[in-house]
Amino acid sequence: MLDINWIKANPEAFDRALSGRKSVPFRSAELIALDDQRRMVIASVEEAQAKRNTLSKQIGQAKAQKDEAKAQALLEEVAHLKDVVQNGEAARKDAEDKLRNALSIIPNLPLEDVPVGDDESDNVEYFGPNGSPETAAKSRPAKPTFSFAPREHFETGEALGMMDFEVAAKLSGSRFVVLKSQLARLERAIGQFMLDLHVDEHGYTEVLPPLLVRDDALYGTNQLPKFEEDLFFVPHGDGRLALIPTAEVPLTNMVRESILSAEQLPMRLTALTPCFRSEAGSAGRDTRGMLRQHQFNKVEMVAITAPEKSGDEHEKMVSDAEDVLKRLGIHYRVMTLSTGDMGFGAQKTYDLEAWLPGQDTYREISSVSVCGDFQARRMDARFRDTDGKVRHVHTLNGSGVAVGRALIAVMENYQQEDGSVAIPDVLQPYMKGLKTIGARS
RNA sequence: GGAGAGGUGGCAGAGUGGUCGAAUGCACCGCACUCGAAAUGCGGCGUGGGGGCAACUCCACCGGGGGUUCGAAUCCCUCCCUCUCCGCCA
Repeated sequence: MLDINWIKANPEAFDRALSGRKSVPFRSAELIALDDQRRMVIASVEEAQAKRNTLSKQIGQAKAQKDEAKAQALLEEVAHLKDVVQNGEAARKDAEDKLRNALSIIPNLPLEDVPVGDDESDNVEYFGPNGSPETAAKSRPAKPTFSFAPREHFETGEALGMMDFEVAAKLSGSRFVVLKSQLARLERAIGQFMLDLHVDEHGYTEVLPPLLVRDDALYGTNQLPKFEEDLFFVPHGDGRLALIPTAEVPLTNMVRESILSAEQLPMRLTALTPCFRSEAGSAGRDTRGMLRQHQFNKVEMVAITAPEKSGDEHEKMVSDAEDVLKRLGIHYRVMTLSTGDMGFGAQKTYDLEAWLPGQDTYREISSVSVCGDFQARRMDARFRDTDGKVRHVHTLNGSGVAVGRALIAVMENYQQEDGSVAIPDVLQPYMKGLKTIGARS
């Protein structure tokens, strides 16, 4: 959620910043009009309240002095104000709701250095701070070469008898998968490896959060009110709870409605959780294999920082995610998303795209975003800075990385001609030393 | 699931219809005393919003929402949460 006062002070900057965004429902002038209306209503209702308070106080004093006649006279004078105040309060709530509802569907403002564009074709490859194609190539795993035609992950998985979409469909329908045997273990190994890496070496605190959350939490991280159709809900009492679409929701909302001390920042959190997405609107996209599922595992990183630190933290978080792919030995590239391809709440986003030789293309395996105070304002998450001033925190989130997609990447990059899959060195300790899946031993 | 108790400022804890935004204690921040510190004394010490250049002033907030009333922390309804006991359960 953006700050109406800022919009008011910078209407041209607001309109210009959002010109590259898709589907911006309001321009600054409309929002300012809603705010003016709100202030007008507030001024009039508060005037009535002040008058009522004064007279009521006098009634109290009159009664204390046993001056019933005076009290009665005052009572008659104030009687009509009751309706005025009640109507005014209703009007005030209405005006405030209108403004908040409008603001809550305005996307975040892209940072200055975000490339302006319509969609993913305008994304720009990123080589790191002060980086170049040469330095990136040197520090990242090289693209693998094959002496045979590389297969897609589901071909390998099904041939091994360890990846079963048909059984999953019997249980749950399309967009689910059953993994078995060593492939199930490999998925588990990848998750453990990544979580350990972030906790032991990157400074994150491990969290095991609830997988079901309230609407309030979803509102805080922007899933509501605009993206309700992407979520799964379960009935609960008279209401409902949502299955988390990403651990970003519980992790980020841990600081909601609180005032942190400066020493608590930066707060770095990580979790390995299942994620649930209805993938409404994705019908027909990536229907083969386990690239796009209703349920998948993901290691999520979240950081809560002071406003001055969020830019640096963003770079750190990307490099933390990159470290996963480097250690797994998976070739990848980093893209800075263009204004047209960025998510609703992001100021700036880097995507990590892993090389999938079976598909002969790069696919998103991680997305790392800095949100500024956009979510903090929705959650009312603040901190007391060193001057004692209370300000909104900045929030960041990134996948570090998607486990299911990392499994795909390993299967495609480490596949061998005989249909077996070599296990990256760093995962072998998590596989009881196993070096290859599907090999005759 | 059943029965009961309770949610008040950073914490503890008063307050059951009328100068209560809220006593008191602790914590914290200034100042005084001190060579310094402790102790002591004095003062300050919540959040959000409206108006104002400002000094300042007004409104709202005692778990959330709604209601009764001229007036609600206080009464009523409802939801959420915490605790105790019983039952059930991985």
